[in-house]
Amino acid sequence: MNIKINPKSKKSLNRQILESRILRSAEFIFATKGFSGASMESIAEMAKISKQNLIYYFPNKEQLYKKVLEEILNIWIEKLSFFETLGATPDAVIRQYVHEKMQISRMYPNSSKVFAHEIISGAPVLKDYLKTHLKPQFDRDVKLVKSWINKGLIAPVAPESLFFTIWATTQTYADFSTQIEILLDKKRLEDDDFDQAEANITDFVLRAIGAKK
Amino acid sequence: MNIKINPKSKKSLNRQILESRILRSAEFIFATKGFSGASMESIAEMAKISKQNLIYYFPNKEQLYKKVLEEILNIWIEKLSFFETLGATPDAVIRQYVHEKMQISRMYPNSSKVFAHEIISGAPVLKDYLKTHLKPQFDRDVKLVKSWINKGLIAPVAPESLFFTIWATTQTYADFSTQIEILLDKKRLEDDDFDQAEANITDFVLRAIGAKK
DNA sequence: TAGTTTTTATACCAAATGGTAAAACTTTTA
DNA sequence: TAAAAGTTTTACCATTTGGTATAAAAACTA
Repeated sequence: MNIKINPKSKKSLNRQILESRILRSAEFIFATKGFSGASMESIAEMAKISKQNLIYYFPNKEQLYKKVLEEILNIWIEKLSFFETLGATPDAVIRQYVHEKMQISRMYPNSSKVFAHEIISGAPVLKDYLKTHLKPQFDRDVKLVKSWINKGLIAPVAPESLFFTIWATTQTYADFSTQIEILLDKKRLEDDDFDQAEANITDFVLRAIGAKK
Repeated sequence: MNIKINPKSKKSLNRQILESRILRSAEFIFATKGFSGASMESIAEMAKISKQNLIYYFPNKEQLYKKVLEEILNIWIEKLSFFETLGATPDAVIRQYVHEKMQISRMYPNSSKVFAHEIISGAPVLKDYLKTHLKPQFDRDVKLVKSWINKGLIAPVAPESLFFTIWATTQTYADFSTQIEILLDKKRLEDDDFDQAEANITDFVLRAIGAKK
C-alpha cells in the first residue's frame, strides 16, 4: 500500500513550519528591539535562514510586523470575551477571563510585548482595528458588567475601570516580566509564579468587586 | 542701582531651558518611536535646533536616552515610597501612593512610556539600576505591607502582587492611553478622567485589601 | 525525465542616520 | 577691547539596512 502524504499539503506544511518559525523569531526581535530596532537580518538569523529568504516569505518588514500583531489579536479574540460566557455568574466569568488572559501572557509573552510597544507608540498600525473591533466588544462587555451591578451581583464599580484593571494586571506579567523577575529574584517566571499571580489577581479583583460566588 | 543677574547663572539658566526643551522633545520622540526609531534629527527638529546643535548638548543618542530615563526615575524616587510615610494608616499610605503615581502618569506620560519601552525590551539600560535601587526599596516596602497584615490592618494579600497591581493599574493610564482614549471615546484623557481613574483605582485597591480606615 | 514551480544564494544599491571635523559667530570674562 | 569660552552652522562621511535584480539549486509535477 502506498501511504503518501498529499504533496500539496506536505509542501504547505513545510511552509507553515518555516513561517511559524519566522514569526516566532520576529516576535522576539520586535519585542526586544521595537519595530525600528528590529532588522530583517537579525530576524532571519534567528530563524536560521538568509535575509533574502526571509524577504521571500515576507516581502517587507511592515507586513511581517502586521502579521505578528494579527496573530496575537486573533488569539485574544478567540479566547477573550465576557459576552460569550453569558449566563455564567460574575465570579465564574471573571475567573475564566483572568485565567485565559494569564495563560496568554504566559504562552505568548513576546506577542504581548509587541502589542504593548505598538499601543505605547500610539498604535500607528492598530488604531483602526481598535476602533472597529475592540471598541464594540468593549461596549458589549461593559454593558454586561452594568447589568451585573443592576442585579446586585457585584458592587457598583466603574465597569470600564474594571476592564482596564484586569488587562493591566494580567498583561504586566508578560510586558514587565523583566522588572518582576528582578524584584522577585527569579531568573525566569515559572509556571508556579504565573499560577500564583493568577490566584492573586483573581482574588484581588473578586474582592474588589465583591462578587457573590 | 545695577540689578544684574549673575551672568554665570543666567547662562546656565538659558542652557537649562534649552536642555529641558530638548529632553521634552526626546521624551516624546522616544515614547512614540522607541529608541531605534527615534532619530537625532527628529528630536532636534522638535526642539527647534539643528541636529549638530543637539549633538553639542548631548554628544550621542544613548546618553540622551539615559538622561530621559534618569529624569523619570528621579521623579519616582522623589515621590514614591511606602516607607517614608511610615506611621500612617495603610489607607492613607495607599491613597497617597496611588495619588502620586497617577499624578506622574498625568504629568509625565511620555517619560512613563519611555520607561515602559525600556522594560518591555528587557531593560538593557536599566537592569542594573533596578537591581541596585528598586529592589531594596521594594523589599522594604513589602516588609511594611507584611507588618500591616500581621497587625491585622489589611487582609492577607500577597504584598508583591499588591505593588505590581498598583503599578500596573496606574501606569496603564499613561502607557496605554491611546487604547483607553479609543475605548472611552475621548480625543485626550482630561484631568477629569484622571481624577475618576484615581478614585476608581484607589477604591478598587482599598476594597481588595480590605483596609480599615 | 523534462519542465515547472518553489526556495535559496549572490551581488548590489539607495536612503537614512549617527557621528566627526572644523569654521564662524556670539557671549562672557579679564 | 581683546582674549577666552560657549554656541551654532556648514560640510561631510561611514555604516546600517530595507529592499531589488537575478540566477542557481532544489523540489515537485506531468
